[in-house]
Amino acid sequence: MTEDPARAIRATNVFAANCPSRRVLDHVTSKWGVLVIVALAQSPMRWGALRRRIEGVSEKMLAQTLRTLEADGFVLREAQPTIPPRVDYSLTPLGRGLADRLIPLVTWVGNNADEIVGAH
Amino acid sequence: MTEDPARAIRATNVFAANCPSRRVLDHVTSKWGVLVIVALAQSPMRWGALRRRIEGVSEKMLAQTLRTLEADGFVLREAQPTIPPRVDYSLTPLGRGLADRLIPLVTWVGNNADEIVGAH
DNA sequence: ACGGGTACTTACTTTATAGTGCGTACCACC
DNA sequence: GGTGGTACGCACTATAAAGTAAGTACCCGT
Repeated sequence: MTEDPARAIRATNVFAANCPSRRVLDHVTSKWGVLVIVALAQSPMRWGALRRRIEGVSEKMLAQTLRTLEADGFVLREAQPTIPPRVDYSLTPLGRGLADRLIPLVTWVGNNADEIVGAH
Repeated sequence: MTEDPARAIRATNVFAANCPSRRVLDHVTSKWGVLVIVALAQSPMRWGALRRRIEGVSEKMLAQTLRTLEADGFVLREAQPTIPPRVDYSLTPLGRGLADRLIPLVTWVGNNADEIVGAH
């Protein structure tokens, strides 16, 4: 599991148009996808908690994002057949691997956002 | 410049709707933005080289992405007033900081893309 | 005089993404 | 028996992003 940048990037070429990594990258870096992954990295959450945590997300977008991330194998969905319904979301091991790379990025953006926006 | 995930994320809240980090995150994780940053991290490049490197990008999208990244202070644009025109693009120190967080992510996606797509 | 190279811009069209509002199922509580 | 809570699905509309195609400017070599 070596991750030397130069070598690894050459191994599966993200720059190639038809490389599957392109599609995955789009899912991973989608507007709400990033926030969902980071939120679930902090702790597993129910639907409603996610909705409240991620300000501004509509129900439709949250559902859609969760379905995509579940299909990609990043998120685990566990529905309890109780009334009222209760659905728990958490990260899979794969999702945790992704979160490990996403959190430094989001953290960095958070720390530097003021400087960046101020540049305009 | 501590980067303990839990603390740092709480410091500037990406989950807040009106936080400037939201806009920056959108630029940073845009479809072509990621590829431009990673490409320039490997070496500074001219317009034409970038266009050839990043397969599938249209001239319009490349120009637009570069303008956004330049405005955000990630990319430096140096135009030589020669004929034919020659424009060199490179990362600023800020851009290099971003690339340091982006490359592990892209590398990881590249290494795991097959597994992820295979999951469907 | 014509074609080629470079780095774009602009106008137009298509596609993707996102928002809005309404419906559903079931039960518990008042 | 009406209201509220949970976790959605669906249809429709609006907006934003992206693709397509063509045009521009300048000079150089043939």
